[in-house]
Amino acid sequence: MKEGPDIAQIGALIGDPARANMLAALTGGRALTATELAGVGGITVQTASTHLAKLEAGGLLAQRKQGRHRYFTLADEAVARLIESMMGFAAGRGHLRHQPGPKEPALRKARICYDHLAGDYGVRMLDSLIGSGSIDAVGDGLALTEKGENDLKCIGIDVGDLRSSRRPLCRSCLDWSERRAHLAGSLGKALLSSFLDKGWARRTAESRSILFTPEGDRQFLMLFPIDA
Amino acid sequence: MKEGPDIAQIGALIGDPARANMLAALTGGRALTATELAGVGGITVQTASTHLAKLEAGGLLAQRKQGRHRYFTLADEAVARLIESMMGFAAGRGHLRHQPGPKEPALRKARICYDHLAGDYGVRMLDSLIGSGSIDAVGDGLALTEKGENDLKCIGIDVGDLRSSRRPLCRSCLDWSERRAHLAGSLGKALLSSFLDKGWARRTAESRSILFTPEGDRQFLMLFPIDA
DNA sequence: GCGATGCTTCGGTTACGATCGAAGTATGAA
DNA sequence: TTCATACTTCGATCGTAACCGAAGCATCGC
Repeated sequence: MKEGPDIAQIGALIGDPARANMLAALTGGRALTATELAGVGGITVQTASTHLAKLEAGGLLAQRKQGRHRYFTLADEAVARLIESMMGFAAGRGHLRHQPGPKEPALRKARICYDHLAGDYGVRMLDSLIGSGSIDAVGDGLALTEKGENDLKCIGIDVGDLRSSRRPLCRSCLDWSERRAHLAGSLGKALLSSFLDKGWARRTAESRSILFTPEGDRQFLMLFPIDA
Repeated sequence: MKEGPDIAQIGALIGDPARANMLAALTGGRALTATELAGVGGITVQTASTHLAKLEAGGLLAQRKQGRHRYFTLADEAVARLIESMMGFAAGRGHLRHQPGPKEPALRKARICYDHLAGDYGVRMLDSLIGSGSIDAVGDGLALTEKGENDLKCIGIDVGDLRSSRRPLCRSCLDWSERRAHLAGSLGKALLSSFLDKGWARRTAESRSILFTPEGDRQFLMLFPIDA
């Protein structure tokens, strides 16, 4: 009774805790070396090496050699979406590994999800964009309006450039901490990039969390208000 | 570096071939007994029993006792979506278990996906609904139009009833065989139900495929034309 | 050239989980 | 009551894969 694609293979790949941790870390979008990934997996480099080879053979990871380093990333956005959707699912089931460490609050406030903003701030941004009529939410999909295109131009984002890529402009991505949608797609990426470029926020070295400066925080909240 | 929900646990649950086969079979929407599931998993009932217990403990399955039988179903639609999305992902990676058995063509033509129509016919139906202006595709989301609501009433589907449920009306679901979207959500369910009620098609006993009668086939193709 | 660093491969150990036979429990049928 | 069916639990076996120490490559800096 074997029908359809082989789900067990990728399930097994994700099913190992060390590998799952590595994949989750790579959802941060940043390319990591084998040694760094061994750290997040809590294992030695030898073991990590075999895990990484398996993940690559399974099509989940891509690597690029640079000098004596090997940088690993998720193979493409589809992998990131799969991981995030599994996180969303797991969070809904209460399969949490409650580890209320100090980083948790920062993660919930703002973090990177592959290449766009997630967490409370990510959800707030999308809500605000929808509230102001910049984005239409139809069904479970998102579409940029003309007004939205103009507004974005004012803050230095040229949507025309983004459209030329094959990647969808707007995509909703389920946030595992907030359990609501935030904005992904090339527009989501562009927005986060602009915040970083402007110096409103910066990425942290070891975590997926994004730290806003006091000034950046102010600007962000002003730019994306929520009607109470 | 443990952050976020525990993805490894559900990955491991899906990662066993026997369990994956059972889950895939249950994506057919039909409740199956432990013995039947042992069959699809290719294992004895004892082994199946422990697998099923694990899946239930993990929140993926629900069971209901009926006499001396135990009927298992997926816990809810979220599980079905997770499985289907993993299938779509796996299909995209070429992780196919090529088993070109006789049932394959029937499965590709029309099959059930949790509770709605998938396969070539499922994709065709959505394409046709979009083409005729009954459904708006915005971004990656779907929305029923007024015209669509009227058209559906003509074939005996009252959208008002469907709206009352908390479940989304339209949802797009990636089809692993066609690699394109088909219609899920309560509307997708209602449409398939109506085909079955009308006697246009029937479900098969052992497989997920849906068999159209010659007359049903004619009616279906007429109702959902494709502009070439 | 040399040593240091980053990573992979090899070999051997270990532990976990998938598996099934056999026995035990529950429900239904006769 | 007795037997049959559907399923679970127990116990034991077995295979696989995760793991790490040690050794082997490759690349960099000097």
